[in-house]
Amino acid sequence: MEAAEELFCRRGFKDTSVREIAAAAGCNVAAINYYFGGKEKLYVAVWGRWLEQMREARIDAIRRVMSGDGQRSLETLLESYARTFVEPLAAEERLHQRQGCSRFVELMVREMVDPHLPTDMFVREMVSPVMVVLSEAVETLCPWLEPSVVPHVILSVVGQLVHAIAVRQMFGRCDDCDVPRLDLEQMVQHIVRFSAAGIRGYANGERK
Amino acid sequence: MEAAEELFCRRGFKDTSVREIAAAAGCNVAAINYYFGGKEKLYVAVWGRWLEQMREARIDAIRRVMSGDGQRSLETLLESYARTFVEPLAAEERLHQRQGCSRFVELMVREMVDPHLPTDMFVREMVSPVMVVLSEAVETLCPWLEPSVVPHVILSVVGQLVHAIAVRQMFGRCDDCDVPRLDLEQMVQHIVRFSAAGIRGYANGERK
DNA sequence: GCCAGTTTAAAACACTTGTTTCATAAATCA
DNA sequence: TGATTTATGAAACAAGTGTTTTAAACTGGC
Repeated sequence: MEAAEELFCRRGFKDTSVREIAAAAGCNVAAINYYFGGKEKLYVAVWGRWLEQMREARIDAIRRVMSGDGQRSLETLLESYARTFVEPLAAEERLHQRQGCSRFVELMVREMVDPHLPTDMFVREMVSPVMVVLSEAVETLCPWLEPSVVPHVILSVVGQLVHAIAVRQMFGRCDDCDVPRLDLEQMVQHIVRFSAAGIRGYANGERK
Repeated sequence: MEAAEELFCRRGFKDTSVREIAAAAGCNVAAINYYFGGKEKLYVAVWGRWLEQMREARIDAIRRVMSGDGQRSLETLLESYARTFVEPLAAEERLHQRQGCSRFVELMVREMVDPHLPTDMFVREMVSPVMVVLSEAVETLCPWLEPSVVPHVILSVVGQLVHAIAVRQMFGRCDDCDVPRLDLEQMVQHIVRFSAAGIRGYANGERK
C-alpha cells in the first residue's frame, strides 16, 4: 500500500500500472489482486487510509480555533485551515525526503480534475463534511456575511490553496523557465491576509 | 480535429483513444497518423488551435481596460480578466449545446494537473506571457502594492477562477449530493469583489 | 510426518493501446 | 489517356494493460 500510494500520488491512477506497484513493493502482481481484489480496489484502499484522517484533521483544525481559549479571529481560522493543506508538503520539505502522507494532497488535486474513485466518494466523505463545519465557523465569525455568499467565500479560500499546490507541481516540472519561486510559508501568509481582507470586503455593502 | 478536441476536453488525453477519435470524426485510424503523425502530435495541434487565441484574448482583455477610455479601476480589470476565463463556458450555457472552444478551459485545468504537452509549452506560451501583462496592470493600478506580492495576488485570482471551473466539473459529475449550485455570473461577481478587497487589504500595512 | 489452509510466483489470458503495413482507390498532372 | 502522386481502409503488429489460472511453497496444528 505504501508503494501504491507513492506511485499513485506521483503519477496518478491511469499512469501507474499494477506491475510497477508490485515491483516497487517487491511482490507479485497476483498478490495485489489476491489481497485487494484489483487495481481499483487498491486505489480505494489507499484513499481510505487517508480520507478520514485528513477530513478529521481539517475539522479539528477548525474546531480547535472555534472552541479554543485563544483568540477567535478570522485570520486564525484561515491560517489553521490553510496549514492542514500545506502541512504535509511542508513536512516533506523539512525532512528533505518523502514520508507518510506528504504528497497525498497532490493526489487530491488530481482526483478533483480526473476522478477514479467511486462516484461522490470524495465529495461525500471529504468535501461536504468539511464544508459544513467551515461554513458554520465562518458564519459565526462573520455574522454580517449573507449566508448565501459563505460557500463562495470558502470556494475562494480553497481555490487559492488547491491552485497554489497545483502550480507548485506545474512549476516544479519546468525547471528553467522564469516562474516565481513559491515558498509555502509565504503562500499561507498571503492567502490568509488576502482572504481575510476579501471576506471583510463584504462587511460594508459599499462597492467602489 | 473538432472530434479530437471534443473528446480530449471531455475525457482527457489518456482516456481518449485514437479509435474513438476516428469513429467520431468518421475516418480511419490511419488517417490520424497520416495527417498528424500520431496521437500526441494531434493533441499538440488541438492545443495550437486555441493557445494563441486564448492568450491573446486574455492579454487583450487586460489591455482594453488599461488603455481604454472607460474607468480604469481594479474591479474592471479583474472582471474583464475573469470573463475571459468563464466566457467560453457561459457561451456554451447560453446556447445549450457545445460549440467552438467552450470546454477548452476544462482541458486547460487538466493539463495543469496532468500534463501531456511538450515540456513547458503551456507555461511558456500561456502562463508566463499573460502573467507579465497582468502583473504590469496590477502594479500600475495598485502602486502601493509591494512588487513581490503581485505574483501571489495573481495566483490568488487565477486560483479562484480555475478552482471554480474545476469544482463545477466535479459537482456536475455527482448529481444528487447537496452541493451549492454555481452560477457563472454570480461566481465572477464574487471573485471580483473578493479579490479587489483582498488586494486592497494590502493598501495599509495594518493586520488585525 | 502429514495434511488442511493460506500465501506466493510464473505464466497465460483476454483485451486495449498507438502505430504500421500494404493493397486499393482517388486525385493530380503531363 | 496514362503515369504518378496522394489518400484511404482493413488488417496486422508490437507493446502494454488488468486479471486469472495453475502449480508450487509455505504455514501451523495434529
